[in-house]
Amino acid sequence: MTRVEAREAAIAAPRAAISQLPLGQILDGDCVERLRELPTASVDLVFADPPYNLQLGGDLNRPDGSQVDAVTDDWDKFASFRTYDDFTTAWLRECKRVLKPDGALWVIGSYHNIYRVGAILQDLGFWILNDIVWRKTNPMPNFKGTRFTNAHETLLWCSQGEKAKYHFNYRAMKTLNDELQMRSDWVLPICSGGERLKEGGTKVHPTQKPESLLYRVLLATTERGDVVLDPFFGTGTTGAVATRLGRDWIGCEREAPYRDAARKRIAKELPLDESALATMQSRRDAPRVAFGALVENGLIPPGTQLFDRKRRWTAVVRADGSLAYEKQTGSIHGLGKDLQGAPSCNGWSFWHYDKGGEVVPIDAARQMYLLATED
Amino acid sequence: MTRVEAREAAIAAPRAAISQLPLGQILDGDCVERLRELPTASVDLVFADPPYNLQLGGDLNRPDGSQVDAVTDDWDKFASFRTYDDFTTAWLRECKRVLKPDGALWVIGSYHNIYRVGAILQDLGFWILNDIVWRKTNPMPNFKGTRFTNAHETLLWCSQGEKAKYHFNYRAMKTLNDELQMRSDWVLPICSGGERLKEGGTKVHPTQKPESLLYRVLLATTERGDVVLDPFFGTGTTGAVATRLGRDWIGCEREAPYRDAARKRIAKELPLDESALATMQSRRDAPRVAFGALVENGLIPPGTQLFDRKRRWTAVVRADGSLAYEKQTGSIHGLGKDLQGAPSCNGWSFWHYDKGGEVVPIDAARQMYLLATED
DNA sequence: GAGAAACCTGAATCGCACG
DNA sequence: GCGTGCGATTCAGGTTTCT
Repeated sequence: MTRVEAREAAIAAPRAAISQLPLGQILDGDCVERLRELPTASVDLVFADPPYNLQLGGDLNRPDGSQVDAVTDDWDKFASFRTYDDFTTAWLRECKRVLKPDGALWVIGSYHNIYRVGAILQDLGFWILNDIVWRKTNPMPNFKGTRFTNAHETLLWCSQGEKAKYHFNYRAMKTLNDELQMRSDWVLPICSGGERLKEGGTKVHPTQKPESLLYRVLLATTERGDVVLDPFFGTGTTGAVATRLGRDWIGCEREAPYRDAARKRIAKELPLDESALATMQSRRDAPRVAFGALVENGLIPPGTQLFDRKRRWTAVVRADGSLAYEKQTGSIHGLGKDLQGAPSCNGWSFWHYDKGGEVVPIDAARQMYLLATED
Repeated sequence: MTRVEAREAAIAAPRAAISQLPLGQILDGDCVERLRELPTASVDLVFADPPYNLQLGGDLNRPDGSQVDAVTDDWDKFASFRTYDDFTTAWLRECKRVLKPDGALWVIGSYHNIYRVGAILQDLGFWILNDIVWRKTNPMPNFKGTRFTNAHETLLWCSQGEKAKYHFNYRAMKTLNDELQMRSDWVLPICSGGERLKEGGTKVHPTQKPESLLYRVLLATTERGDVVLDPFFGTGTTGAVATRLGRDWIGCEREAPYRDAARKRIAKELPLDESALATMQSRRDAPRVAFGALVENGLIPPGTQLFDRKRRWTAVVRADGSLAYEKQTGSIHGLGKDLQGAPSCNGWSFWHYDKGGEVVPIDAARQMYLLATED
């Protein structure tokens, strides 16, 4: 069963395992405490937008809830980095426990905190897959002209470890980016206009993230039915986009006004249609077809001549689906590899045949076979 | 006396203090040991391009079967994060000592190492002023389709501490960026073509940085006569650009072949003219270079055809400095934006023209204009 | 000789199921 | 846990070769 099939089965079947999870709920209180109550290896993705820094305000508390003092001298500065590091270590450690072995973590931050977060998550065993730069189209200018305009934020995307599996919807990202590989720099506007939640004319949350950012994150690294955990839920951008994309979610948020705003907001969200949610699937996830099946089936009968694009070699198809070129024989992949002296070869794109006067890769026959045999 | 005046006085006067410095020399050996021999508080800027600790696995082949020439040098191998952190702490600590109180530090890295470097330099008391993203126009793709294309590197710019002074040529940056504040994301190509040092067809150094990157760093954060220290000198990009811009430099490099290549390279560099360097000073009254000025000047006469790099659109320059493409008209920025359907467009780099058979961005004409019109 | 096409390469943490 | 074998996978820019 491929991962995609497993996920589809999980969607259809009664969810015994995840039924214990508080899906679609915003947990109240300190996120480290709330995370401790969640089962180990139970969520597919964590998206975290933690407090950015100690210097910027009194919204940072120590893990025990006490307030961090304002910092002035060097000793306090060290102490405050230490405090921030302790806090970061605590919530990252719980996230790592709650994540499935093939789950992934996203964290967003700015230069104030992201270097501390990055070093700590590496120390905890997370493996950085990419750092992503969110390049803002409309950043706040530097009014005093003292530095470069701070025009980006950074996201870290990590697996559970160096050897851990993870999920990446390569084809969906490439399709989204006009058939070029999606790069590590994403150009997106900040959250403003109608999307920005306001209460009596003032913004509800100081750092509300744009939905487009979460959209790309969730589309790239989750499947339908996956469970997304956001330990710093705020006004629920993660929950809103997850709902729209047919993903389940769990949030943690200490502040009641944020929770209220998030609940109201998410209540308005409807999942997209079945058809709209379908994404370009990777060829890696497509069912495998043995070349021999095409031979048996008569799509490429024994005796057919196959050749590479430049017609350097012409091989003959044998009854068992193997190829023969002079004294050499092998599978479509193996013979292609040997003839080229290459480290590997995809026979489906390497070998061609004459299909009514037109030269096409044998992959075309595979596609026809797939269309004919799909249920 | 302003800082600039003080520096100019220092240039004119016998340099008692800095005469002890090995200016224009490449020190041989371990950079931490060599840095220990330099006087405290003696250099204005450190630019450091340390080993990235890439931790690469086996061989990597492109889809066409060719092999990627990876960074396998011993100098990039570290036993563990701990070892790398110790190394990083040692060289950063010496750099901090050698830097003047109002000096600044730049470090470049990738996600493999930059989070460790960033956390350590904060722990040492450095104060991050900006993190800068170098967005590569031509990065290496992700050949296996397993992640996002790793299309950027990160630079950290730091002062000696939270309250420390530092130097920033705000006007020069704004002028260079078409009268918009220079942002924290810099779009520059990688080092290739004629700029890339080669010996017998193979590259001399696996990670040579583009001169445009150092040009911007030095222009933004140093003045003429400043001393720039590069503890990982490599093939001397820092020394070459510093020489051109009339800055002094000191390098450290362990590998003899890199030192030799750097000496040869820098020997060819000449400082720019007095007058050319003068334009790079901060000038409150720096005139905006309107595209129209180039038109009336004759550098790009009315009727000239401008096109984007891929020649998807060809527009005509009108007498007032606006562009016309079919029925659409606008400024170089506005029309470029509209045609691409993009949120913004830097017309200076988007539009090209034929300059005696060579296709160059119109920004080249702006540079010529700046040289020609300075006083 | 000019234009087109092929070729080469860059700081890269680059697969996965099955036996 | 590890070896084996199927078979998926690239963008921009500069340089060389071919027509």
